[in-house]
Amino acid sequence: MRQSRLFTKTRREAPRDELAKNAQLLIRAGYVHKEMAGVYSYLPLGRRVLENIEKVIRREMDAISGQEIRMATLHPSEPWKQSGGWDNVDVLFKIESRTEKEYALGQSEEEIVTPIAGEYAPSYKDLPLALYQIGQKYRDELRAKSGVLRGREFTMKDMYSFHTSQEDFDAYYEVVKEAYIKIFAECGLVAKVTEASGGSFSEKISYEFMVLTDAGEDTIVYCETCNYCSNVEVTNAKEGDPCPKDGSALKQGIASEVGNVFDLGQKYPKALGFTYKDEEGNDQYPIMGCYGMGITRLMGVVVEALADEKGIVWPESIAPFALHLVNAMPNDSEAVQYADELYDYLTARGTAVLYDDRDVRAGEKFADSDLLGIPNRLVVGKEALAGNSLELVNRATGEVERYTREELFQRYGT
RNA sequence: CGGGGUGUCGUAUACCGGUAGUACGUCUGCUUUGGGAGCAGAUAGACGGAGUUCAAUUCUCCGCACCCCGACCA
Repeated sequence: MRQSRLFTKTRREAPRDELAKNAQLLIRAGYVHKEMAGVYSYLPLGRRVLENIEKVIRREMDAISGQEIRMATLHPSEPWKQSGGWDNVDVLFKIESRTEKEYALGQSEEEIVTPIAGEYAPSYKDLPLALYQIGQKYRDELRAKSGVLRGREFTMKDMYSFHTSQEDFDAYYEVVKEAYIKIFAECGLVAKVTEASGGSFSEKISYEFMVLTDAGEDTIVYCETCNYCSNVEVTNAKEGDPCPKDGSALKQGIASEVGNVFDLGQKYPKALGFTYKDEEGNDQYPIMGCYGMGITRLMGVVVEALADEKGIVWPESIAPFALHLVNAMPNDSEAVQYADELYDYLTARGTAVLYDDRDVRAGEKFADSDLLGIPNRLVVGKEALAGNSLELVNRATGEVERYTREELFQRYGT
């Protein structure tokens, strides 16, 4: 993409009504546009990041036998009344049509997915079954906060699994956990798995995937020598207390929940009438689990966790572009031709390149480049023209490598 | 939902009970061109309503919006 045609522009200053680092940087760099408290639109750059996160998630969910579907977000009220959610889920947005028919906006999809699964899984032979989707969620939060981290509309991956036994569910939970850890690692984050309360959602314990960041809204204690980690809401432990697993002193920190898993038991199958026939021909309710992962929140947490004083720093896997090609001499026709050729060559071979071909000074381009956070910056300048030496700057480390055009084509051209 | 705060050109800010100023942006022209250029000119603004007052962007009240703390958090 030629930056001269990118309709969003960077801003020197953050809007005064955003204090959260993620919102400040995402708005300054033109990734998102705020609509109202807790609701953002995603512009070309932001949309590309979301799409890349989704790609990583799809790959891992597909690898553990998840089948992707796309459920309605405008929900009938009936299943919500059957499950009890209509009166008990306080974040549920309820709407009434002009003919006074009642609807809900999806804030989670148990009420929708359970009847769907039930329709197509009448036999124990159809189980286990895992269905997931990536889509918008709506929650009537009393207070939206922290930029994209807690909104009233957001994008989430939600998966639901159905099993014939608790053992089968427990085993699948472990599989999902590994997939989650992999996804977060690919996004440049270290996620800790904590025990937490199930809230009003489930009587049973739940698991949360937490990333340490001051922008979070949970306090966790964790052990640095083993993998023990817990939300303080269930342990009452604090900094320095002995780890229950290996006895070493616990650390305490603020973290953001980027994923969770709930053991739902048979609540929804019972409420919504999902039974299957077992080997003896008897009706049984499946064990159900759900697995959430906030995609827009994940994007915000990556910004919070990896950004530096100059701007955003994306990991390669989810960056909006792989390369930021910057022509530092836009008024030199030789440089323009050289950069144009690089851009054409690289894009023709599938490299995602943002090409700063704008007629502005180099300093402004570099400042913008730092703010945008594309992992590698390729600079066309005097050296490139004179000695066929291109500067490749790593955004995260600042390290500079020099490539000839031929070497660069080898690295990116295949 | 309780508490606190803030609303001024597109953005960030200043001042003020009496003519709203600056910077960035945008537009025009000239110069400049590897770390957010310079000069000249132009563009564009007081959240809404009520009240006090000769006069309100400024003071008061109500509403709305946004931010922060708390509560809440499928």
